[in-house]
Amino acid sequence: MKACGTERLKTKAEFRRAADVFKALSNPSRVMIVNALADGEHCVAELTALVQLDISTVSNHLSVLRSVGIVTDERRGTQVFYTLRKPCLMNLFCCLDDFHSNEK
Amino acid sequence: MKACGTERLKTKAEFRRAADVFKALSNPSRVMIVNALADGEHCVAELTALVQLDISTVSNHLSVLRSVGIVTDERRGTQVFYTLRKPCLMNLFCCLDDFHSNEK
DNA sequence: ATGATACTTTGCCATTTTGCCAAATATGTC
DNA sequence: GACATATTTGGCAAAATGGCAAAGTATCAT
Repeated sequence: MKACGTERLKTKAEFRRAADVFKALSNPSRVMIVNALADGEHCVAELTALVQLDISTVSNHLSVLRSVGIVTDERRGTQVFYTLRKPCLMNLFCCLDDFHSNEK
Repeated sequence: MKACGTERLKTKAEFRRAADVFKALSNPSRVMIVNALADGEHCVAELTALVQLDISTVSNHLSVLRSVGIVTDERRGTQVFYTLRKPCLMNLFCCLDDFHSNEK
């Protein structure tokens, strides 16, 4: 377990990889999904109801999140349940709260 | 001081705002810049040397970061120094480290 | 094996965004 | 005024985006 803030990125690949993770989070629907998963797993149908888009669209959003390791999926019967892989992601959201009070 | 992970986003505007912050971080050069600023302030020329792009390009990257509140600038003489506004951003980077060990 | 349910993948699309530079424009110093 | 530093603007080709519909896949029940 590393102490936070002590490690820095170094290689070009690391910068790109970090950027990719952020890019996966750069869409409101995907943020909404991640936010929902913070409370526990949800199946695709539930998430579809949440974001109010076509299920194929939601599935695509989920695959974006999965491709960078933000979520995992687990099939149970005909349903597929998605889970947040990293609790730390929520600290990150918490951190964002502070950004609201920005003028300038 | 709120406990992390207890607050959730709610409104459409909040989701969009969070997404915008992530989008600002979705570029390798900008991640590189933020990473550098974690060690302390730097002027534009220094950051330009770091990322090896035209100074106008770097200035644009900085304005993206500034527009979402990630950095602040302070003019001193002819130079402009940039600073990370939120230390919590580095925890966020730390969190990303764990993502490296992803297969699937 | 037929059908139903739940999800994924693919193809397609118009539109938007990106990332970069060069040139022009501040802004401050000497 | 000349110089140094940084920002803004305009332009551009290329890439990414976000959405849906249709077709495909997997699992279960009858």
